Amino acid sequence: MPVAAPPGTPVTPQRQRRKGARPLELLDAALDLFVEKGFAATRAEEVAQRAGVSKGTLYLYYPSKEELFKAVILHNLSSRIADTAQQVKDWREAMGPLLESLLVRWWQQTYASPASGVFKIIVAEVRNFPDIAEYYVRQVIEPGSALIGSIVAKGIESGEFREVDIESTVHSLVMPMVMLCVHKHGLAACTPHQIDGERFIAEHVNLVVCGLQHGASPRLDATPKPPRGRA
Amino acid sequence: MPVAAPPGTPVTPQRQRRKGARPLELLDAALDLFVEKGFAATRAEEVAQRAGVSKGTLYLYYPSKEELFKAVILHNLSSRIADTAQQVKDWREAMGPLLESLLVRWWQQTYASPASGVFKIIVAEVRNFPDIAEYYVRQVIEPGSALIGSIVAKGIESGEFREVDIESTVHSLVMPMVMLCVHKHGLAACTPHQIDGERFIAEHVNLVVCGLQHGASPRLDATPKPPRGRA
Amino acid sequence: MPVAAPPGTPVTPQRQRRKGARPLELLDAALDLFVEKGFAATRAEEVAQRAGVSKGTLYLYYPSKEELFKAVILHNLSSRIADTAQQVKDWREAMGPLLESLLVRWWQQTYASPASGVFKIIVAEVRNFPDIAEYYVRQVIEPGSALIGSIVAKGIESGEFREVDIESTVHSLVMPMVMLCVHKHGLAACTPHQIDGERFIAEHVNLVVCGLQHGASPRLDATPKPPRGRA
Amino acid sequence: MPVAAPPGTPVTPQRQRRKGARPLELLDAALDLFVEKGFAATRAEEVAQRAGVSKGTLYLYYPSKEELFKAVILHNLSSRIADTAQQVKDWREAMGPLLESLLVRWWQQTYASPASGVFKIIVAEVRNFPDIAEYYVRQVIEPGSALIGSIVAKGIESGEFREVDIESTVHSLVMPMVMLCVHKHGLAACTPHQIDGERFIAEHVNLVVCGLQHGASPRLDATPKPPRGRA
DNA sequence: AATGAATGAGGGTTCATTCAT
DNA sequence: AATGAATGAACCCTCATTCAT
Repeated sequence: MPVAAPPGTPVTPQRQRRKGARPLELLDAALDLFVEKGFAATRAEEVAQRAGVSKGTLYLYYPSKEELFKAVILHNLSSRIADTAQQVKDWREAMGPLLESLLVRWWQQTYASPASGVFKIIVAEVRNFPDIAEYYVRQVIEPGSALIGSIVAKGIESGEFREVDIESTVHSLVMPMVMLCVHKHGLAACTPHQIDGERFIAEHVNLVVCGLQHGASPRLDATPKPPRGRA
Repeated sequence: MPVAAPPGTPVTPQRQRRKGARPLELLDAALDLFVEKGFAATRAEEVAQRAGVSKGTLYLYYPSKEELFKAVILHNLSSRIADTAQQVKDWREAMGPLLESLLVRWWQQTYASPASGVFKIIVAEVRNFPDIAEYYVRQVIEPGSALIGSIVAKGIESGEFREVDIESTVHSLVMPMVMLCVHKHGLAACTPHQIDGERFIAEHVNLVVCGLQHGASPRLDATPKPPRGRA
Repeated sequence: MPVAAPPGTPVTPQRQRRKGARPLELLDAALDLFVEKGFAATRAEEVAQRAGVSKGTLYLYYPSKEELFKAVILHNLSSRIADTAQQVKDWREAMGPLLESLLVRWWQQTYASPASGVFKIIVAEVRNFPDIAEYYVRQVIEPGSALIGSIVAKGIESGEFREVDIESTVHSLVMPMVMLCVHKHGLAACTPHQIDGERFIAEHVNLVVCGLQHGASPRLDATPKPPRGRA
Repeated sequence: MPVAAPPGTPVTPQRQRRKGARPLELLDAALDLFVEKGFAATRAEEVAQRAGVSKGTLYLYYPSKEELFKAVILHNLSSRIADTAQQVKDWREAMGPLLESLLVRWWQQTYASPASGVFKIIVAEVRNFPDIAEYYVRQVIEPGSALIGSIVAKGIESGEFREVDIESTVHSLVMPMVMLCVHKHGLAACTPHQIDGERFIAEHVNLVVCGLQHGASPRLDATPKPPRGRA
């Protein structure tokens, strides 16, 4: 099909337009496929096809499937944590609404975008790519936890929140969100059994923030007794 | 498992003893490896080796790698939900402690066992095995949600809990637990960045159950305004 | 299943009965399967199963699949050629009827029996078993051809037959018979398109014997001209 | 076929030139090997090697060994029967010479070419490939028999031939030819015991056509009595 | 003598990667 | 820069053969 153009013929606009975009198109195609099928089960040629190029072209931009994989993750983990940290520092009002606002908005943006898929990828593949693990912890988990944790800490300091364990609380807040991203690209993708994410997250954050308030009776014993027989 | 016998030990009992145990040993080995590396990246021979047998023996018990995979998942998904449901029915006291007790104990048992790995497997591989998805929804998610949901519903009926959304609350309670299982076999396995699961879950369940109590001030608006600029 | 009988218990009659028959039962089963599927595509275990024994037992009697194969062929090629040769020597009447009688009877006996399958096996497998080829030529083809050839020669000598080429005539007589055996275990086994072997052979032998008679006009030129254009 | 190029020869034209020829080269290599060793005993890599390519390349053109096999048979079964049928229709002279001419020429062409091997393949493998059987019956046997049969029928109508059974006569004519093809790729390939095919076929056809003539005395009884004792 | 669990070499097939065009 | 034919290492699976029972 591709006929050799006579020398001097101007490059077709399509090709021109795409030139710079190629690497990103490959990244997008790869993200979709790695999320859907996993790294090992995704063939390099599939990625190329979905990006509309040939197998060889893929290797023009990425030296190996593994490098492509790392590029996909890194590209989709660019975080706006630093920005947000500044805003938090300047906030002078109650921490509860700030928490709710921050988390719900972060989640809304993330969940809708294809980048939500990286959480599934990371869950599925980190153990085969330890350097990805390190990068992810350093660049995402640690600053993110520090950010949320600092809000909770301020709330406790100011007397707005009960004296809960900060790390646990951060996890309580964040884990369902990440899990929902993971779920979106896992079970939710192959069963009609859906979750109303929008509502769930609002409810969840509210529930947890409520649990942080003084009004709620804190538990009486850390390890509750079993109802009766073995649970 | 197979400990080298001291020199001079007669070799006889091996084969007999093994005969019945082989399928389960293979299942265990396969679970470990599928959790660690994913289905596609695990070689059938590795599974056999880890179970202490040769490649061919694996195929004596499972007709293909894929059937082995399904057997692994199904075997580790046998849940004790039915047992628990009966205990719940008989419970006459407050729902809060019941919830805490049930969830914490379920999680303690699950998290510690290798079966916790199936959650990671399911997250990573369901989309390549839609029939597994269906089975998981039908046999695990639906009955599990119904069970927890019924407790929350009773708590609301009896006036013990606020009138929260039941489905969301179930997810709020359960997702961090599942996520912790997933985390254990994902990031946690390749980074020193650890979570104290024991404490976290106790705190988490307590936090959410607190959030269910009437004392906690319910949120004033469903979609909280952002602090300032974009989050 | 096989429970160890108490010492002194008489062997069960079934086992007794079979004892000596085992090797032959295996040979029969193997013949069927080699004919049906070919040597390479037949599994040793299938042979054992069809003979009603286990895989291991097969190797008790034949040291390898290849030896079993050779045994099958040799066992089914036992020829009565020597006997027949004597009868021919004593025959004093016309050769035509002798030919017809001999061939038709040989064919009737051979075609009906499972031994007809060896022709198919030999056709299909000789090139992988050159020693089989040598044996077959020496034990079957050469004496058989000599036998039939001697009858034709006598017929020519006595003036009963035209002076045809003896070797060619032998082939003309025999090949359709062998081909019919091959056909029976090849095409005929997997299509409704049947041949009435009984009648065909009678007609064929008669046709050829007729062709040997002086009455028939011998051909005028050895290489006949084509009808018109290229055939 | 691929001759080593003299040193210094540019390597360029290879790939281009090959592109189109590959499938046929593979088909030829496969024919040789399937004829020689049988389908099951031929390794895919051998076929590739004989065609001068690597194992992977084979799978570029044929999706599996079995598909390659079918392609080999179908490719070599394209017959010129239709052409010949027209020539027969126009023939106005005696049927005997037409028969001789047609058969001898068909056989000369077929026997010499590698395509003669398909008869051996079909004999050896049809039972494992029933759809090949059906195709072979429909495309080769039926039209071929119809063609030869029509000539015999005309000969009988015109009084040139005796009133023989048409189907049997067709088989008598054709079977030795097919058998000779089978023989060429079977026994003849691994023993010095050769047949002079050229002469044999000429003799055979003449013998049978002679047998069709009125001059020859038809047989007196269909099932001739045995000479003496058992044959 | 008989069994069938176990083995591991062998062969079909896939796919990441290369490279001539 | 782009292609896709070609390669061959790697992997799934089969099956002839062995051997403890």
